[in-house]
Amino acid sequence: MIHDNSQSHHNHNQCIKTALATAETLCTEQGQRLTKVRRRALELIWESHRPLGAYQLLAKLAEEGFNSAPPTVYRALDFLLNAGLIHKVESMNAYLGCAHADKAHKGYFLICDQCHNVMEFDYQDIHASLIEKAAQQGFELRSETIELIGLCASCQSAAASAGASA
Amino acid sequence: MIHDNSQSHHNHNQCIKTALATAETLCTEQGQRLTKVRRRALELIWESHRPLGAYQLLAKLAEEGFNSAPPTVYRALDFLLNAGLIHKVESMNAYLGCAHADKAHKGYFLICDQCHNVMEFDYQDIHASLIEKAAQQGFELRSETIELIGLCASCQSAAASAGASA
DNA sequence: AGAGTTTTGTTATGGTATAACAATTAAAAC
DNA sequence: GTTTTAATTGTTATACCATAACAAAACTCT
Ligand SMILES: [Zn+2]
Ligand SMILES: [Zn+2]
Ligand SMILES: [Zn+2]
Ligand SMILES: [Zn+2]
Repeated sequence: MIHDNSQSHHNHNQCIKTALATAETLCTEQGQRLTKVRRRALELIWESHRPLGAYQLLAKLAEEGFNSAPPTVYRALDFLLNAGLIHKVESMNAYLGCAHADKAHKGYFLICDQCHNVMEFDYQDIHASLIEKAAQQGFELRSETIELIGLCASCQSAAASAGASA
Repeated sequence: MIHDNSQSHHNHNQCIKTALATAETLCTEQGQRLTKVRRRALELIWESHRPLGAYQLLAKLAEEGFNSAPPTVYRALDFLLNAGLIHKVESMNAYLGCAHADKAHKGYFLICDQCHNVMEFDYQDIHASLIEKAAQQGFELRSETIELIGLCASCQSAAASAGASA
């Protein structure tokens, strides 16, 4: 596992702080500009481990005085996606901060359909199997969308105790 | 591999014919009604191995005299999805016929980003790894979105010969 | 035929994303 | 440090994806 976002009792301020620091470093190294709106978008996405929709993000930015037209948010998202600082969760049309942006990778996600928290998981072995699978069909793999939907541990226990008391 | 949709030289009429026959059988068995618009939607989706967008499908249906409001097509799509006769490709917001609708499964896809053909591949071993991975996080898996993007064999050779001649 | 159920028609609206071009701001060149 | 150039942001408009809500029609079962 790459990043423990157990969602219940972790120091989430630390998540944000680390992510922002990494973003700074990466952008500086690569001569990319982490402008105000881009930085703030990243912070807002990192406010939780729930993926954030583009228009939700746009609303938050607008509240803070940023321009409120869609291109504002989609440009920021494009930048952050290209920089590897966030991922798009395709099955939710929403965006999630990446906790290990320093390593090039595609996000592999566990999505809880109860609490909507999403955690990213490590995948080297699955990645290898997928490349092989694809190669068997003569297919040259470039990118992956791996999204697993289900119940996270804490929602399972919540459901269990609710069931017991009912 | 479950279904060879090599896209270049296979008998695609056979694909459609088989898919429609399977659809008939399944619907009859389960007391589901494959109405005109549902059947025609399925045929139109099966016209190629490229996923079809809801509004593309709607336009085709409208040309043929079906009602042209969005609910028409989304209802047909819902029916076909629930019946397991088609899959949704999340990363494309588009719909694809399933060639083995008789077995309950989630679609695992290889998507060519050159020609946009999509083929479904078998996944039992990957599926098992994913369940295990999820379980390691205390996660109970319910559903999966697995979409691999890259270059199919024929687009690779096309690119290779183009490169050689240039 | 009548009652109940499923399917379809219709209108309206909400949510996601991009095109195109102008204005501004930051960086690079001189 | 002013000019030139490139990157970013502002603005308007539009395209594409999907669902809510309620009315009408068609089918099923008795
Ligand atoms: Zn956190
Ligand atoms: Zn990541
Ligand atoms: Zn075919
Ligand atoms: Zn399938």
